[in-house]
Amino acid sequence: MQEKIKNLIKEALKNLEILDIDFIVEHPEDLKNGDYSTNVAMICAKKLKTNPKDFAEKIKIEIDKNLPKEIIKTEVAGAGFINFHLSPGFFRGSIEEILNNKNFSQNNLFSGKKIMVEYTDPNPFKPFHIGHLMTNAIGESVARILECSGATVSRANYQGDVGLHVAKAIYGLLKNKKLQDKSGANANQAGRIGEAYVEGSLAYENDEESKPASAQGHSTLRVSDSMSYGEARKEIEEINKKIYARDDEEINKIYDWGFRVTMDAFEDLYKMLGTKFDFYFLESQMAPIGEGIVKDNVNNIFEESDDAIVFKAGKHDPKLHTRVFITSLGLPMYETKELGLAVEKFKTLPNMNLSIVVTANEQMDYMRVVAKALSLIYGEYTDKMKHITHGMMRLSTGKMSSRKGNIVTGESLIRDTIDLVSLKIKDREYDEELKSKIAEQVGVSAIKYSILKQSTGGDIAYDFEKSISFEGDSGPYLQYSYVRAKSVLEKAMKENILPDPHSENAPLEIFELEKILYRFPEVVERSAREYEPHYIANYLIEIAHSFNSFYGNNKVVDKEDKNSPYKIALTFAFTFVMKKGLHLLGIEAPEKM
RNA sequence: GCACCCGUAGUGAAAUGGAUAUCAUAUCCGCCUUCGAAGCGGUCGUUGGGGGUUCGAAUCCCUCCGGGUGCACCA
Repeated sequence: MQEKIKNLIKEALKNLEILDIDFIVEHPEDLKNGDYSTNVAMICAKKLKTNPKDFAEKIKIEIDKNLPKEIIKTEVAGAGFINFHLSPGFFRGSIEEILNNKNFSQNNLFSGKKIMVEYTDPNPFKPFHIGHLMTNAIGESVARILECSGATVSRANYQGDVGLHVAKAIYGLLKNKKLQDKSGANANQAGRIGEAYVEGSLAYENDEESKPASAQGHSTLRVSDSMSYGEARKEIEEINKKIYARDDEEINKIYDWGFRVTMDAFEDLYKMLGTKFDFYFLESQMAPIGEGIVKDNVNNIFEESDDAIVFKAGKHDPKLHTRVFITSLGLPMYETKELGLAVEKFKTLPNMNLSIVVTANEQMDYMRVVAKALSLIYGEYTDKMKHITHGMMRLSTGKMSSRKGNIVTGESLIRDTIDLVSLKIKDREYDEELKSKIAEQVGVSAIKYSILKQSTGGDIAYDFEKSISFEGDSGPYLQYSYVRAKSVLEKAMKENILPDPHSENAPLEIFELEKILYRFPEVVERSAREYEPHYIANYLIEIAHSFNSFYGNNKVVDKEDKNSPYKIALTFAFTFVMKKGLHLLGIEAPEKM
């Protein structure tokens, strides 16, 4: 429809012998101003230095000459907008389209494209915190939106299976054998390993604070020097070496158990969150690949400095800074592994068109540097990399740090939210199995929606008391509207009234719901174009509100009402769009709640 | 210090350079003998300060103030 209107305007301009005008066609915020609106007259008037309102009238006359049947009238309003009002026939046709066209929601923005989306990235031996929950919710939703836009999407997860964090956790496990308890579910065991990690990190940091004063503040301090003080530090670094070397029986056993248990616990969470990964990349495997790339390009792109191998990105772009890729001890840094990962992805998925990585904002600058290095070495990848960053969960107590243990784990947040839902539905007459399924669906939706309702870049204020809402602008509100509509449809079936979208059965009044349901595919396309799920979230709130309002003012199922079959068809259309929209957010639509 | 991001009702957010800045929450007032009140209707209240560009600025530019993040051997 939007295209149709654009062409209509272009045709009118041609008749007026005006060329090369950039204008937009959009939905006015207020439905009073029509279904579509254009600023074309204001743009032209500026160029021709004439009065915009008069000029709008002139264009309107041209447009009206060949008005298609979907447009019932046009009008000039405001500062010179031309508004288009769609006909009842169009709206009724759109309801029929929603019911009959299985591909209604789709667009072809990415058709034929192979895309990999990397997201979540929790590290084994460390807790899965709410930051990971955020990355997961956004990544999964973006993946689904791209799929709906024609892409073939692979989901990837990148995990740090080696490094100091593992050594810290194992240190904690060795010091406090109780934490090696292998009873209970994966989540319980993983929880204890998380505690061990916190213990290990604290021991490590306390040692750092007890450094001799003479050593503090020396910027030239080498890692090797730090080995000389602090028992815990020393031990942890010993453990770290043994993990790499795999030459210690006891540590190997703990490592293998801890790796499996934490990874399995993550897997349980992914299942609950509705994510299934196609590829897992491990940091230990990316390290040699990255090292190879760096070493092949020393003196070319990378250079030696203070015994380390660095990349002076500032030489290529003044906004970027220098970063170490290989330490003075010859160990590969995160940047090097990231470089290896980027290249490995293109090998894993040949002919990939786009490689997307979702992380928190803090990684933006590192990733820019890595991307710069990558594009200097592999120019062909430059336009195929996309980094999506999101804000963090702001806690009233300050920044969360898994090292300090002042975090809300993703697992505990999900559990607490589900408990809250369980409490709410405990008196419903459903069997226990259904109740726990509903609690899970609604709980996860509350969390995911609170993340996806706002634009991706911003932080989310996280308040223990009232962060997760079940009312108003919330996931459960969407689900509730869906369930309510389903229940109406069930009643219609019992009373044997069949849906019928044809206009002859429709009431004269056009409901607001009809005026916005047809916009769904446009919203999905915009979400895909901008990699922004929140447009869909906001849109779903709009249609849910419209439906609830329609529901409140109309009796849908009514044998006496000849319009009832049409209203039932409209309710059907609402459930179709809502279910699909929830799916795109990674949220399930329950049948009952 | 340098770079990047951000500042919208009491609170949390939305807005493709467009029309009377939109939602939710909190407050207050109504509505369950019509199909699910996790709902509906009403009430209250907003673009950090100052310049500039524009027919038109929350949005673009400059500046000041305030916050966040990142800047050499962690990931």
